[in-house]
Formats: sequence, C-alpha cells, structure tokens
Amino acid sequence: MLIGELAKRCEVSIDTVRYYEKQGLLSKVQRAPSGYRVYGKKNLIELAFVLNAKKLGFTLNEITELLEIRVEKADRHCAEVKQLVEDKQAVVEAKIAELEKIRQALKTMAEDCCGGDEPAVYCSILEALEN
Amino acid sequence: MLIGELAKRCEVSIDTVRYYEKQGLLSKVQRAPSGYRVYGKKNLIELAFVLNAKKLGFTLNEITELLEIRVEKADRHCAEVKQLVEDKQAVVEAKIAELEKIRQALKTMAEDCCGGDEPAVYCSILEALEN
DNA sequence: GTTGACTGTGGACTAAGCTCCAGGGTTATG
DNA sequence: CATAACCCTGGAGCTTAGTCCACAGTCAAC
Repeated sequence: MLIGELAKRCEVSIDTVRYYEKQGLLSKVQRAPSGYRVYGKKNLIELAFVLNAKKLGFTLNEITELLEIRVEKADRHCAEVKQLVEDKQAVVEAKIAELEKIRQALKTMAEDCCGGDEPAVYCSILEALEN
Repeated sequence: MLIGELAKRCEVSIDTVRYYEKQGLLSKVQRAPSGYRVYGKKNLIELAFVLNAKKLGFTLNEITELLEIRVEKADRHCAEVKQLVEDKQAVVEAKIAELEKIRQALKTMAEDCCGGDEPAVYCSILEALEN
C-alpha cells in the first residue's frame, strides 16, 4: 500500500501522513526501490491509533506520549494510560463548563433583545457589551 | 490616561491594546505632543466592549463587525445584532455537543481500564484506540 | 542631571497542525 | 512512447491572537 491509499483509507491527506511521520508519530516505514513509502497493516493500525486519539482531543504531543507507552507496553502500566485519559477528561470537562457559561450568557442576551427592525440605538446587547 | 493605565484597568497587556488598534478594533486615539496615546472614557468603554465580546467567544473579526454596527447604530437594526449573537450561540452549542461526546468516550474508556500496576500489554484503552 | 519608569515604532517570533508549492522522479495505461 | 496519475524532498505559508525585541524618545522624582 502506497501513501495515497493509506491516506484515503484513513481519510486524511497525504501531506498529513508525511507530516505525522516527520513529527515522529509514525514509525519508520519501508521504502520501495523507487523511494516510495510502502505501508502494511501495522502502519494502518498505527495511523488509526493516532487519528482516534486526535478525535478524543489529544494533542500530537500527547499522542507521542501515548505511542511511547504503546511501544513499551510490557514495561508500562495501565495506570499511566488511564491517568492520561483522566487528565484529558478533566480538561474537556473544564472546557465544557466554560462554554456552558458562555452559552448561557449568549442566550440571556439574545432573549433580552427585541431583535426587530428597530434601529440598534438602544439595543440591549450592545449596551450589555459595554459593561 | 496613557496606555499603561488603560491596559491595567482593563487587565490586558499594553501590547494587546496596540495590537487591537493596529487591527482596527479601537478607534483613532488622541496623541499628546510627545506622541503618547491619550485615552478617555470613550476609549475605555470601547476596549471593554471588545474584551467582553471576546469573553463571549467572538473572534476579533466578528468583533469588528459588532463594532461596525455599534458605530452605525442609527442605521442598523437590533435584528442584525441578535443574529450575530444567535449564530455564535449555535456555534457554542455545537462545540459543547462535540465535547460532550468526547467526554463520554473518555469516561467509558477510563472506566473500562483497570488502571492498575499491571503491564499495559492488554490495556483496554490502547486496544480501543487501535479501532 | 541623572536615574528609572514609561512610551513610541517596526518587525520578528510563537503555538498547532497542517497545507501548498516547485522541481523532479516513477509507474500504469493505451 | 506519451500521457496521466502518482510519488519524492525541502521549505514556505497559513491561521489566530497576541508576545517580545531593539532601539529610541519622554517624563517625573531626587
């Protein structure tokens, strides 16, 4: 499998695959005599791992750490992996809480505004934004 | 009031104030003979407006639009302002929904993991990430 | 009159995660 | 053999919202 097929299968761009490789997120890949990268099932799983972690909100740096544990599975503990997941969970929850506040503020603002064709001279939203 | 005081009052950096000015977010400010920027109450309110909008998740570009409406208050309608707020609300809600999904996925993963001192060879989290 | 705190400008740099490009080689198809 | 479709590398550029820097002028206090 060449890079184009891998990229298509994983629904990412070729550039992204090469970028991940450069960032050390993908292990060294075999090369054909032409210099083309040749991928196998292992590489596919590895890329899927990276992309799944991304979908869960992990940064590429954090994924590097996850990959490290994955490679050294035998010498690493479940506790380490779980910790990373729980840390991320906490970050996500904090972000949700913040967005909830914003959502509520926006909702209140929108509700207080007449929203009509009246000129905005006394618009309650503009006033609220001035403090 | 010079830039340092304005910045302190609004709890932003001096660089940020100058940056906003350069981006056209703050209207032209008076200058002392020395070239120092001299701010008044109007400028304070304007900066507060920008910062409040930022806190609500508006980008600087979107704030530019809000400011435009604010300046042309008389010729603009409440409906326009309200629309911007509602659009942002929708974006925020979408983001929350996405994060909720992630939160749930992380939670499930963490719960399924023993999290013990066992080597991570059969860690359910690592397995889940491989698809 | 000389510190020290403040302000000015223009431009470079940062984070993250790609995306695009030029200039070139390779492979499959007709 | 020609053409299209694919691949290679290195490096530049993009986005957003600033931050930092050098170098220089200004102002208040002692």
